[in-house]
Amino acid sequence: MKNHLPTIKEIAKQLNISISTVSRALHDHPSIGLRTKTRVQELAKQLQYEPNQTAIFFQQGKTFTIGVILPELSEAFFSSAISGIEDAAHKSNYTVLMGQSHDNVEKEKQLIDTMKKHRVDGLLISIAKNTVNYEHFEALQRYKIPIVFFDRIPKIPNIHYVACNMISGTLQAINFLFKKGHRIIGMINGPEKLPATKDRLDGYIQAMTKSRLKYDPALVLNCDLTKESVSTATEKLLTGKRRPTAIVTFNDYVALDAVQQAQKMKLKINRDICFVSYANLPLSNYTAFPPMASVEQFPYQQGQKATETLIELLQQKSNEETDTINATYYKIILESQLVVHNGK
Amino acid sequence: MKNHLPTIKEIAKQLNISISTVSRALHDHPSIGLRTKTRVQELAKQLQYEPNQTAIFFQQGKTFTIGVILPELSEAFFSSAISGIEDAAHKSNYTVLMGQSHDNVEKEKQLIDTMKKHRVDGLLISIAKNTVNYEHFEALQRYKIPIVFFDRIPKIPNIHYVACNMISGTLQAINFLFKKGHRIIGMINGPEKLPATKDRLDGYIQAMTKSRLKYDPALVLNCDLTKESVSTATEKLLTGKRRPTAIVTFNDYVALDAVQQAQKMKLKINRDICFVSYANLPLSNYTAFPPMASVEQFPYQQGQKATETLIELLQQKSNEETDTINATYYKIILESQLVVHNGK
DNA sequence: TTTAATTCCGCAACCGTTTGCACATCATTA
DNA sequence: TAATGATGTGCAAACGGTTGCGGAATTAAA
Repeated sequence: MKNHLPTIKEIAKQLNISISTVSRALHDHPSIGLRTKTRVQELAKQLQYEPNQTAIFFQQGKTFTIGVILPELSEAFFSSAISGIEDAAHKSNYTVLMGQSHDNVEKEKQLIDTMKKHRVDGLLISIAKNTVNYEHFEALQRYKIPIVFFDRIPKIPNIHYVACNMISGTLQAINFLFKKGHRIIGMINGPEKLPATKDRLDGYIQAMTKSRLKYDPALVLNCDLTKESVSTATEKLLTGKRRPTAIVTFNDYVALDAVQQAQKMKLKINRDICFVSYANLPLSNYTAFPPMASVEQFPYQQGQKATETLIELLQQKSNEETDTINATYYKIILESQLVVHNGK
Repeated sequence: MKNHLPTIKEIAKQLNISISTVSRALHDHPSIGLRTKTRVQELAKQLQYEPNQTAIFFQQGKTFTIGVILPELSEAFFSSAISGIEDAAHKSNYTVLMGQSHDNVEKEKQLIDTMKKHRVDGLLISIAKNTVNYEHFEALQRYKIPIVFFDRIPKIPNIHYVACNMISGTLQAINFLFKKGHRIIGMINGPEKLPATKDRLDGYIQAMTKSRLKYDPALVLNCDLTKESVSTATEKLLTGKRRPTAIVTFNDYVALDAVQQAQKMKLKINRDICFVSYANLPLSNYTAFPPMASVEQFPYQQGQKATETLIELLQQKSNEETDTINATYYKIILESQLVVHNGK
């Protein structure tokens, strides 16, 4: 008594018709008569028949699964993003195979390998902060697995990506501070290799020059996002020749650590020193000194958009009878928005 | 030029041997001669052959995938838990198919359906906060997909689960407060239907009676975890006949909202009113008034343990030639631990 | 009544891999 | 020389479903 699950074969046998007829009947194929169609469908329901997806995946060479590789789910940005991804994927009947790189390049490679093995239809990636080598991505070309990058984008040409306009976000942030009267504005930026870091810097430079403030490189420091490096950078800025009255930080986590460092130095937050940052985490509502404002990057929407883009690519691919490699790459930039926190 | 990926069939053809020989050679099967074995393996490497997993999944009736359904990844507890799950799964060469229920029962059902369709080998579930009907879980029996529940456990018999000992955690919490001199201790508990709520209550009652404080039901209120219900409960407690000097809250998020409400009522935190809670979120470090102590529930370890348990079940299943239904159910309880925050 | 058109259904190949079994080859032993 | 044993390979079925094509059965038209 194997008690195994019902298959079309069994339905066929019980009804004394062929397997192919059953298959077609279940798909409402026009060439099947109404009588047999209903007979099949009723028996199927009665037996609680459900097609074996693994067989279908195999047969169709398609898994209806998209892989997601991102650095760290405990960061609010990514957990929001994945909600957007999930929702968009499910809407088109895709499921999500997930993996965290924990910002570790080796792990990232492994994950890509697993995803490849599992024959995901497509991949959504936000790269680890110190990924500089991109061969492991290119290996996927062979398998024709399209990739859409989001948020953390590698700097290579000919890729699809979805990101947030950090330049304009930075402009907004600096303008906000300028209007509040700040003239010496520092920046604690992210890891040097991250394109996001460069964008913020570009925005910073643009904004400063536009406001006729001179760009002073001494006011911009990088950090690697660890608490220690943030503390170091903060201290350096606040003890420098030109002490800034406001600091723009790479993200809210950096802001929180910087605030702690500033407090350690007996500075009064929002009087001696103000912070503006990126991300707009929900936890900001609960912290003692949230940044005055944050550049919202709409992670949910980014995830959603990236997923929609990927699915579009997948559909293009299946429509492409002829191998017309239409080499248009999606480069989607969502606008960011400065959110001023309702501090007094 | 189909340019499709290499298969064992091609290797076989090029080497003029049979498919089965190739397959066995690649698996180091003892009955294949050394000569052919190396010939095959070398050609495989040269062609960058990789087995088509979808075919293997199909053939073996096994996907090496475990499904995870949890309420909300943006909650730190769950994002930690999933890291534990992922790590444990990868260690045994399983991958993770993930879905969030967002505490919505309908969504939970859908997810189970998707997981079932994808033929995950097993399932890890933390149920939605208002799931009261458990039929959708039982439907999986038919597919012989084992489930291990974690953290949020349905109250039905004959299930596997991993959870944290909330009773002892609550005992620790109340004892801590008692030693600090508190005698009137309130509790803002969770949704009534959640077993976790009952555990906390049981612990509360035990601790109060052990400390020879009378159990006063008026001091224990439930909430549904929304900000509003927390505010209401907090207000009610703090304006009641016997105003507590300390409140134990269902988790850190509840604590944060309760703190805000207390502040609104012009009470001074840690003087007029103290909070102790569960979870020990990292954000506690940054908040203005973190709870004095939190009951750490070790989400990473819970996830890890749940995964290991599930994988063990899967291996049992495959070893079970004879259908000896050994009806032992894993009920694993991890100890919790009170963590006192380094407030002054 | 014969022919043509239409409707409905089955045969069989295919997707890539694993594996039980039979078989061929060669060396060893009686 | 024949029987036995080891060693190395191949055949073919199986996993569950989809689909192109051919053809039987029925109906409509000539």
